[in-house]
Amino acid sequence: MPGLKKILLVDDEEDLREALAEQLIATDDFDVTEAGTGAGAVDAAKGAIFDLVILDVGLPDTDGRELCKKLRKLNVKCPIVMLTGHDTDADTILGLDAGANDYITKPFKFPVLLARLRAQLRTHEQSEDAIFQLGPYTFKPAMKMLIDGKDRKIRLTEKETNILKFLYRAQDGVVARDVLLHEVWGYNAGVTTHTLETHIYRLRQKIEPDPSNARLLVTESGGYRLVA
Amino acid sequence: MPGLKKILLVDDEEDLREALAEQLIATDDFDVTEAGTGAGAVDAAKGAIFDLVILDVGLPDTDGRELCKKLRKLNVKCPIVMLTGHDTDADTILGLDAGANDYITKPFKFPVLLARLRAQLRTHEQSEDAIFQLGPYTFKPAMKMLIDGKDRKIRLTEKETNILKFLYRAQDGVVARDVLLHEVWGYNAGVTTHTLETHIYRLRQKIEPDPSNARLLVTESGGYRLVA
DNA sequence: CGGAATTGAAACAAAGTGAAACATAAGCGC
DNA sequence: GCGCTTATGTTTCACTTTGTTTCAATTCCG
Repeated sequence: MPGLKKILLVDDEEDLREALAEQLIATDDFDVTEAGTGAGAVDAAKGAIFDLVILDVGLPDTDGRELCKKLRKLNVKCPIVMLTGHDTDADTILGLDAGANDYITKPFKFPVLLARLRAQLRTHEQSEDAIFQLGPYTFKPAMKMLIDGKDRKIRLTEKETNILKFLYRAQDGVVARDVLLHEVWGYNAGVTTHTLETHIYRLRQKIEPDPSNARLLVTESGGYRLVA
Repeated sequence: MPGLKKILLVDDEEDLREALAEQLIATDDFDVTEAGTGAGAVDAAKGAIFDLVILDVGLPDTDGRELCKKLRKLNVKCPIVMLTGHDTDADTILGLDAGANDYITKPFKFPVLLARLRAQLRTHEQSEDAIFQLGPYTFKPAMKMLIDGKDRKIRLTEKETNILKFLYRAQDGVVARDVLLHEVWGYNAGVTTHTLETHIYRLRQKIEPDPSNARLLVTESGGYRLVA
């Protein structure tokens, strides 16, 4: 399943571990691998790349902090979240300085754990730039250009890029003029309605084979629409 | 001063804020900028690039979570740590989901805060001998050069290196001209805005396969951006 | 010292943007 | 259909932003 975040869950208390694993899996956001020992965790980390590690510090064969350092040495770059029953400040500091990204004290509410996991995952997320198929073109908003079948590039201005982006987002639907104005020019736009038309015109000159007979960026009453 | 981490400290209670700022500065690890209002924080974030933001949620003019979202929209990519007196689970979850990276409940011990700050900074760290992947190049700021796939080296000048470093630090975000000027040339830059453009131009000549059609170092309205 | 690299500024060129003016098309009541 | 009004298309202009070239001053280095 794509989109599922791979989590390595390390906890020696089997009952608690499995209960937590079930809860995580039930969210349909995670693919959970379990380990009951530090050695098992190391093996798992060597055998796969995880998006996040949840680590209970009360392991029998290895101290949680040592395991954390060991994982870091093994080039584990993903966030490591420590779970613990200890609640002294010293523990927290040592845990974090061992390379953990967050430190959560038991007992905790599951939704809070989830929120902290999301926060960690968010920061390690790669924002890959989307690429859209747009009629005969490939649309790359990040580089502000369209690429046609013959690999020819059409450079777009910023406004043009934004207009296309919002029209594309509306799928096959009509986007009203004032909506487009708000989205592209901002909420207190000091621009005339004619400005939008000018830009639509220039866009058509660039992207329509026959600009005076638009078939890609068509006019609908009240707004415009991209034809898929 | 090199090596100092730039922290934006936002808190409306002046006494507490200044006390905390002093403690942070006393560690000799941080360069602290203070803001007493949400508006002030936004201004500060627009004018410079910080390594971390500490955010008290009890601001007078803006809700802390709203401010957090606003900062994220402004392309603030650095860790945001929320401080708060509230301790309900719901608060924690909302705070984290607003885009915060950590959520610390008052009262807290300063060493614990420090440990959590270090943990956040560590994950976003750029060590001095860091090596970045930058489009088709390997970027080694320390030796001021780019290395391409054929192991050919491109020597960069100091300004060019700094420009790339700050653009890289903004991840995929746009860096405004004046921010870049401040970061590269210093706060009372006696340089013209044209100077920046000249340097960008020369940089493109070096790093872009087709310099007149930039795809790596692209222009966005108001600034520049590195395309991953 | 002499030459090359680096830097900043000036002058000019090109592109992007918004508005105005005008043209055409579409809707609507009669 | 007719004439009116409105919506949209087209052209052009003024202004701003960004790109490019060139030059002089400075620094670095052998």
